[in-house]
Amino acid sequence: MFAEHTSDPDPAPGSTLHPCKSWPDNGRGVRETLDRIGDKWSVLVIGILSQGPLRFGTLHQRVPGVSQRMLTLTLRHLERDGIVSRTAYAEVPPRVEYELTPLGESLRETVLALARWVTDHHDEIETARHRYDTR
Amino acid sequence: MFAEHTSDPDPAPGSTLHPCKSWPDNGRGVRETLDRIGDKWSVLVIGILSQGPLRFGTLHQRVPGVSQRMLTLTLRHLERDGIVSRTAYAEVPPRVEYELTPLGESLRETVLALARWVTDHHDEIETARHRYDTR
DNA sequence: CAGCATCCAGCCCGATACTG
DNA sequence: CAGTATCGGGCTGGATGCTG
Repeated sequence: MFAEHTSDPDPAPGSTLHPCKSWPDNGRGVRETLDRIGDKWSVLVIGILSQGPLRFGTLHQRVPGVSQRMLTLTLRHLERDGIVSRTAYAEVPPRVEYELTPLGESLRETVLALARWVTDHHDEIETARHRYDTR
Repeated sequence: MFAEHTSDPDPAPGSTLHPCKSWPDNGRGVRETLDRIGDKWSVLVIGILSQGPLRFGTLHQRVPGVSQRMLTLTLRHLERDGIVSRTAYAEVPPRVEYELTPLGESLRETVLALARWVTDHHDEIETARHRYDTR
């Protein structure tokens, strides 16, 4: 559509051994989904829910920075995408439980790997930032 | 600090077998780093750069939706975090190459796994969205 | 308890124009 | 070629108040 680079003599030495030179769909669909995963709270929520079903309030406590509004929105989005399921129990004090769907389960390992990487390398990144800022 | 839930009798049946009940640092540091990974373009850029070093213009073509401004900002952020390195060659037409640092390399598999998940499950998500919207 | 509605500040990010 | 500078609209996301 756009960015149809005609000649591409970019040197990029010794590594054309890859599944995708650029992104398959020019970021059309990938972007939309990535925006959901990559939004401010989804990864955290999925990470917590990967431990098992939780009700709204508990979730709210477990993801401390999140506001009620954003937790609601995040859950709605994830629900829409089929990543979490919502179950409301008709009881005297209303109770609602959220849990990962099978689709969400398939994201588990990836998200946990990401979370692990972030915590593992947090110090390195802090150091790099400091070096960059004071250079 | 906040959200110090006193009693937590949440049922969450049969799965307390996990490394972290909630996020280790209450999202303090994790959030900052996650915001970098999770921002609009980082994952795409890292994915492309995982194929080898590239110069600015080529990168700009390979990540089609991105504007020049956002590509610059994304690269600066990733550089600051020590995930990509920038090398400028003093030549007649300026040439600048970006490539993953060792730290960036360590993110490779995780990011590619995420990208793979997104493309693999794109259809399922589309379907789920449609069902949700028309229900 | 769970959550929607409203208001509003701040930033994200694209478009455009200009520089070394 | 590889940026920087500036402007402005739209969306993100927090605070607050109200409902079932």
